[in-house]
Amino acid sequence: MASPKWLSDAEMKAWRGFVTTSPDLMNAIERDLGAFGLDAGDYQLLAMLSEAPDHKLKMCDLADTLRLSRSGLTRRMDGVVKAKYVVRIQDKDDRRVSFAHLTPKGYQFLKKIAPLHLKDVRSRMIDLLNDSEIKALGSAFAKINAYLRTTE
Amino acid sequence: MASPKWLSDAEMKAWRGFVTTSPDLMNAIERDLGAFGLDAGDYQLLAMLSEAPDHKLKMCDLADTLRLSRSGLTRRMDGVVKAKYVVRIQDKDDRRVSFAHLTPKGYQFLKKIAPLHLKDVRSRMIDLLNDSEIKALGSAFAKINAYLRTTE
DNA sequence: GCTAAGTAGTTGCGTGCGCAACTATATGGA
DNA sequence: TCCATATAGTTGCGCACGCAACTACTTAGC
Repeated sequence: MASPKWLSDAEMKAWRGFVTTSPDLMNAIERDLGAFGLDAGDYQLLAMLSEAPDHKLKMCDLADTLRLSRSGLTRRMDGVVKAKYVVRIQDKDDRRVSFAHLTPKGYQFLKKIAPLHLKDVRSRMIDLLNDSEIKALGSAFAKINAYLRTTE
Repeated sequence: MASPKWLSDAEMKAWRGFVTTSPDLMNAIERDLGAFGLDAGDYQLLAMLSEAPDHKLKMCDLADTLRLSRSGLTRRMDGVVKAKYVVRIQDKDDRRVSFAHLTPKGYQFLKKIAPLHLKDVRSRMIDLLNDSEIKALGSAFAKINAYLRTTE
């Protein structure tokens, strides 16, 4: 196969910007969360549970949405369970499956943190961008995600 | 402080898309590189060196551009040095500093891999997007990066 | 010139993660 | 029914990373 077309200036700017800035941004947000005594992974876990019906999710579904391996989730759960933010519940029908269930304490904690986190997300990203950039980011990531799903 | 405005649909789509899709994209590109026998971090390291004047960079500058701590870079260097893609060179003037210097072998290897990597970057991201999305991504990350720099 | 402070790079240690192996349970043929 | 296969979750292990401590060297202040 012939070597593909090299990136144009604009394409290079988009790609390089993505590769270099997105880890910086995530690290910054992670540090912000750390100031509230919370790990970024734990925040995502609590947030996903809070949005789920009945505040609970199957472990494997949770692992998928959090982009974690099963073992990774097991270990993450250990932390939030120990902090009493989440409990493990065995399913009655299928005794292989466990649910992660957000506790009232976990929910209260998340509700306290969420607006602070939101403020950081706004100041570090959303409020810096105009409407067309916001829309473009949304559609760009939607397209990329769709393509990733087709190729597994 | 009052709780800030919650995210609009478009803002949420941009933020969630970024948070969930960008690690997926990076993982996919990383797997692509793995098929060529190369770690993503190693690729970035070689790429940065290949673009530097004289194919060499000070360790600390390289660490900054690669978003690595100094210790992280030390360990990464161990790998590529062992593979003979890079050599360490002591500076004559300031004997504290070392340079990472791309070897001919490393440069040849990178030249072989680069078009394959480029093809993956195009198919997984760039070619999926239209011109306005490309431009918006570039400007968005530039703004985010500029803000990150002001706040350290 | 000499000491204090700063800087470059390496090493010890702890952490979070994925992969592979394992246990326990469920399901789909013969 | 019974066994092969699949699935959910946990554990062992190794790896890459950051932080803190360390060594080596340079620079600034006196």
